[in-house]
Amino acid sequence: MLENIHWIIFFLIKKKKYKFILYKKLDLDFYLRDDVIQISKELLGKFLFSKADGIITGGMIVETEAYKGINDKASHAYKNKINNKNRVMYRSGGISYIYLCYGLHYLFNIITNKKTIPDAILIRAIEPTKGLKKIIERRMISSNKYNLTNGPGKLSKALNINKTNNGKCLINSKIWLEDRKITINNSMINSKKRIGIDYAEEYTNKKWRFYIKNNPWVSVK
DNA sequence: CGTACGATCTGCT
DNA sequence: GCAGATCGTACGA
Repeated sequence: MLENIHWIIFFLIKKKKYKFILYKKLDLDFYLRDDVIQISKELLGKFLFSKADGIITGGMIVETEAYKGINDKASHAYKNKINNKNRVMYRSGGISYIYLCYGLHYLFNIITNKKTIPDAILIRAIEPTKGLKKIIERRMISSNKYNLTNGPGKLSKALNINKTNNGKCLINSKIWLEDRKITINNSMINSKKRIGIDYAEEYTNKKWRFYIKNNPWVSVK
């Protein structure tokens, strides 16, 4: 077990007792599977981190959206379209896909499935747990803490995610995911239509947006 | 080359 | 509830 370099060991001192906790970085097998809907649900409760400016920021994923293959009219890869922007979608799973939206916001996606199959998962909201001070500084707001990372553009700004991270491996780069043994079962998940894709015809109403019920950090209830 | 528009967010009415 | 911000890409003349 210890030969697995993805195990990170933390000791916490609390009430004069040592707690021993294992955090496991998500490995390639997690991302390479052929079911982007299932993976989108499993990402709820996982942790997303980025290291920028020498500081780690991140938190628990509470909302995701699945974009499935070449038939999904909401996907950038619809009709097998390929261009400089969406090219990384066709690469092997376990990498980031980050693009500029509305000329202003970087949106962070996780590519899944095998090479040539463009499945992607948009991370729409996290509950921040790490680097909160830095997150507040980057977001420049102090009013409502629930506005810090409750939207795909907001969380990218909070975690300093931008196009320099596009196409990077999620195993050994400056953005990664961890399993911290929080279980989100199906009864705790809401499935709703995706946001901002009213042009997608019969795919508009697919319930491919997933979020943790009653979590205040979700972007749209 | 010009124009349209988007997987969004913010501030103002 | 709505307009404005802002820029890379697509598409048509």
